[in-house]
Amino acid sequence: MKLAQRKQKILAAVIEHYIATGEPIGSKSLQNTEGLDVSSATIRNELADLTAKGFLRQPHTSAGRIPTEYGYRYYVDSLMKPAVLDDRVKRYIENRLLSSGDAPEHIIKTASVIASELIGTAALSTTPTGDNSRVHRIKFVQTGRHTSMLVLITSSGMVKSRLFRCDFDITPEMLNVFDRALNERLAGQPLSSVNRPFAQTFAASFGELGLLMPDMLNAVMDACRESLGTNVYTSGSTKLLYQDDFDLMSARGVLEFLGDSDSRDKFLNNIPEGTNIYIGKENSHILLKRSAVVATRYEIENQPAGLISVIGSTRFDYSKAVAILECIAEYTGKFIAELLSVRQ
Amino acid sequence: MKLAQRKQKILAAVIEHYIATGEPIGSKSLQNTEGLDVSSATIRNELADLTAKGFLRQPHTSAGRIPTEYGYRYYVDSLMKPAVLDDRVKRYIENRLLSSGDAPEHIIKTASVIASELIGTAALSTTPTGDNSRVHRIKFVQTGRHTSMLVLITSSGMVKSRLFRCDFDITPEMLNVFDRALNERLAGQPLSSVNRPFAQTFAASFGELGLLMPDMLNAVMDACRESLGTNVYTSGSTKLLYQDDFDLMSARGVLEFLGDSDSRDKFLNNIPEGTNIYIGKENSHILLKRSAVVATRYEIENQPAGLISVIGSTRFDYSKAVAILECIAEYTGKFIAELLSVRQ
DNA sequence: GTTAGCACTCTAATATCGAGAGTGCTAATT
DNA sequence: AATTAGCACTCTCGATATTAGAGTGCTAAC
Repeated sequence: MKLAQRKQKILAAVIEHYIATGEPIGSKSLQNTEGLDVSSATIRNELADLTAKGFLRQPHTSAGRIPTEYGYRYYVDSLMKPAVLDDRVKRYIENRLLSSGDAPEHIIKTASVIASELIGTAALSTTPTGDNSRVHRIKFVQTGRHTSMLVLITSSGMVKSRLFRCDFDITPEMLNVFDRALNERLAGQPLSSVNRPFAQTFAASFGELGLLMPDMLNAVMDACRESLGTNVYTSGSTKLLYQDDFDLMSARGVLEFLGDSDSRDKFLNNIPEGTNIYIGKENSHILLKRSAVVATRYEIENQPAGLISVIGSTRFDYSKAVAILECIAEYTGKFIAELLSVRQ
Repeated sequence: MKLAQRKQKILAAVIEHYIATGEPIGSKSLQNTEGLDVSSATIRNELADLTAKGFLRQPHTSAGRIPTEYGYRYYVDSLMKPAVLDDRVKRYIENRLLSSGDAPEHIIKTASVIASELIGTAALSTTPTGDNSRVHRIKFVQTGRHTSMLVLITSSGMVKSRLFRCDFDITPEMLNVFDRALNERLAGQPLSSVNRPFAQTFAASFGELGLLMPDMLNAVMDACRESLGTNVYTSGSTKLLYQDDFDLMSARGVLEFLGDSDSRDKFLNNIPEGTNIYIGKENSHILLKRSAVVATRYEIENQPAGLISVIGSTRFDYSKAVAILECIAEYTGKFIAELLSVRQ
């Protein structure tokens, strides 16, 4: 729906006032809006119309207006001016991410910490998906008579290690055999192909020797599965309890959502590339129906990878959140790419 | 202070009623207490006395009595009968811990999950302290041109891995030199001795070659430091928000405490062996002044190791919590000991 | 030391009231 | 046709009053 200029201006003013203060606003206060030189009666008419169209609502008959979720949606799509980030903020983000260490995981964890700090609500970040990754190399390190560590190096340069234990004494020769056979068979294969059927046929092809392999193969499968899946980092979730426009039930809902890794990961996996905003009922998950999510996918060498995301009540400074998330996402993707490229 | 039999009985009845219902109780309802055959007036006198002595208090003049923290303390020390755990609960705990995987970390994580489930509040568990651990063996695995993984095996059988990156090309010969030199120098040394002074003298003793070592030595120090420090797992912290006798402020306080790893770890490290109960102001940390902590240290081969702990409001089923925690601690210690012994 | 009786206190729930904010509608104006 | 002034109306919020009920502390008798 296209709105007349003046209606847009009034709608934006109401929403921005509400985002800033959390209070409804009425026709009289709106007269102070820059560039709006009409009487309060005229504004009242416009407000009534915007309310009838579903953009605004009144908490009760004689309060001012506040946005509906539909109103927020229109604002986010058509009215909102992208916030311009202060240079100091940009440098702050850059520095924090740069000084967070040598592992991609650390950068990504830091990303969620600063998103939470700067936007003032709960934040999430995820490691890149390993969908396209392949096995590069698998190595073994013996760590005890019955235990050994497996090191998986993927084509994208990620490294995962995994302990496993056998009931028999492990010998260097045995590990050598495992090493040669596994790498011959798996090098260059997609991580997703390292599954149970593979393990069974692989072990079977070794006859008697294959009987010694299950523990080792389980470790390989685990490592591949974990490299495929994304890790999720959460920060500042207690901040939700301090948002006064968030009733306790909604805050609980979000906290529960964050704690339930299954539905959380499912939700996150369905978020497409770029910057996405989900307001209230637009969220597919029931525990988020009263919240808003802003999520940006960062890219590694132009490939959509993991997410940086914040979550809070629908009363949200969307413009600021988008600007900060996009800045964090940009640096995160860039720094991880640099890290991985030197690893090759 | 020693209390007369009847006073003890009344005190216990008040506390147990309050723990069970969260409601104050008055002289009349107390007449129904098993084995207490006196009039309500007599009970009133006793209550007045217990209140004067500081064991009980009234939320307001005309409400019944509820325990003070001092009352809880007396109850916990002298009145509380240890709860007897149902066999099915014991088996449940055993099974959950047994089926949680091959790594000590997984057992310990599961321990906090079931503590939280069974006791219905937030739970914490920590991995064993590595205070007495020594370096057993250090190994290297090359993972890229510029990166390598270091694997640290401690005397207690714990394994930690760590990635590091150098600015120069890593060669197998170089790793061999590192490997031999490090193990020669560090095998059998306490983890705590692997610190910066050590790294400096070590690198210096290699002259020119030592200039290539800093990245590698940092990784070694990191791995040792991490093995020394304990990991902390938290479960069910959102349960705090559902405890109706916990005002929002206190719940927030505890959540904040749990999120601040520095003060949390400091607090946990100071908890001695055995089972400990801290009620309200007895807690050294200000954010816990309105909460209660029950913590049991599990033992590995008769050595005090990590903690299993629950945290909630001072209205707490202490008896049940102690029984469950001690059961979990027993199995946790036992299973980890088994795991480590076969690793040698 | 124990008990019955009773006046007293305090809370929590409910009702009543007035001020204030903001509205929608009507009629007049541009 | 759009805008505006004016006004009666509605609803919330906070303050105040009222009442029922629970539980007490105290006194005097047992």
